[in-house]
Amino acid sequence: MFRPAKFHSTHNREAPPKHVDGPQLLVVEDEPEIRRFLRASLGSHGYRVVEAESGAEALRRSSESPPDLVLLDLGLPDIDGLEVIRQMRAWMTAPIIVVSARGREAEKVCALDAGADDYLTKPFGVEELLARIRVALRHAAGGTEAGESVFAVDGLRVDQARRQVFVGDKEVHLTPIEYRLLTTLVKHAGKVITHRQLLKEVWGPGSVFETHYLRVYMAHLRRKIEPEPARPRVLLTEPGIGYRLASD
Amino acid sequence: MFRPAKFHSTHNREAPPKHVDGPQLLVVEDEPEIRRFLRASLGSHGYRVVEAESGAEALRRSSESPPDLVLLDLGLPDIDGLEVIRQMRAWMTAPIIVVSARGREAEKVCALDAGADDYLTKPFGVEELLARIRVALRHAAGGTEAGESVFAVDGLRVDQARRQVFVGDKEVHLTPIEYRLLTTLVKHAGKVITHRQLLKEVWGPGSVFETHYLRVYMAHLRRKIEPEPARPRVLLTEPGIGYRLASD
DNA sequence: ATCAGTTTTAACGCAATTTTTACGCGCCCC
DNA sequence: GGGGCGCGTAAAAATTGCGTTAAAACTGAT
Repeated sequence: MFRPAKFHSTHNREAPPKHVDGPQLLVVEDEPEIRRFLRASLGSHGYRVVEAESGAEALRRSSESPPDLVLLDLGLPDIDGLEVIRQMRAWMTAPIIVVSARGREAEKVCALDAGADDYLTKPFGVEELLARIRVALRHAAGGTEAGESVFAVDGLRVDQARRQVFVGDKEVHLTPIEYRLLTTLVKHAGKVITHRQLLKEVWGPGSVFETHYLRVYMAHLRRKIEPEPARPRVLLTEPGIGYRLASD
Repeated sequence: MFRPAKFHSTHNREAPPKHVDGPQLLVVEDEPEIRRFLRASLGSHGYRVVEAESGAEALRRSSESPPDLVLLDLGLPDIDGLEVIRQMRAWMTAPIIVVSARGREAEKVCALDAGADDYLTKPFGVEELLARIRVALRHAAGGTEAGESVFAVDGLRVDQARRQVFVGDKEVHLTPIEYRLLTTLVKHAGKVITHRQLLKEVWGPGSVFETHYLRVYMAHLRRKIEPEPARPRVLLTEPGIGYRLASD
């Protein structure tokens, strides 16, 4: 199979990936054939593959552009594999999957205790490798705070993941209903929400006609959130219709 | 709650360590010899071992007292192992390590994709099993950091690796439930955890409505941890929602 | 069987929240 | 000018949820 050396995008001719910028994998492996094999298998499954053929290069590459996962062969020419794990763990939290020809149990234990997340003995099946990569990435995704769902306007900040609301840099405490009312407005920020809609989403469909709830709770919110509750800048009234949250 | 006579006291006979306070492992395995072997190996390393010899029993046991980790043999007499994984994953986040005699690659892939975190093929070495258990528990503790997973705020220090809790520089003793409640809060430090979520993770999915458990145990924890239990600085109440552990 | 440590259950006073009620203001239209 | 009407504000009343304590039931070890 002809492959111009200067192209690192090797998967143009093979099964084209769906996500061109999927997770980035750093493959650390000194044997060229295995490297090429991995490059092809992983690339065709949508992973971006970065390669390194020595421990030193692995450390350099990983600090240049932090990978989402490391596939590490322990039998490297220069540095001991365990040392590579330790060095990476010193600053990196991405999962490390060790791939090794030697299957000695003591070695597995050392690698795992040094900070590796999995250990695969050659020869292994590609499907298994892919499955274990999925597991590792699943862990990593769960561990880090994935969705930053913070809304901010004009001194108001709503952090939905933490369920916290700040005005300026002071936290303000909201009761359950106050919070739900505010987040409902945030969800449709900039757009008008009718009384009916708000009541249905916050109090439930049984209270669609209790419009006075809205008045008293909007007053509560404005007192806690607006710098000058009498002249609302964020929680706006649309007379006869409903309310609207200002957005930048 | 009925309890068949034959389960009366299967594991009282051997008397492993005196203070068995470590993480609770659920061992699901139908062959008695392997079960005894695992019980001995794991028990002598400080793990509390709970056993189940069928899929149904495994699901029951795990929802009665949620384990910190599950060791699951796929070849069970009643339910398919994959189904057990799926059922557990429906509510549980604790790691699941599959241990199986059959090493077919497709089976590994299915198990891992169904939600298992690792897959070990028999026969395996105890040391490797122990190492993989450590890896899984390290993940569950939150940080992927190789270093100690210790959490600290405001005079409170929680060392999950050693299962020790300090206030100032004095260690405080926590009962199993108190400790589990605290570590669950630690795992989501800074974020609000709902009553449901806490009850599910600490008492199991059968107790999601027993919110009074939370009140009495939060009182216990505060008395042991807060300098001034009446004015909590670390264990915060989010009225109507749940609780939150202060971070930073 | 007994005992200490732990978990579950029950009860009660208090605090926070929600709901209800009341009143004042500006506006438009008769 | 007066009477609805929609809106904002305030405060009382009702409800719910929370913290606390103590006793009862349970568990595992001696």
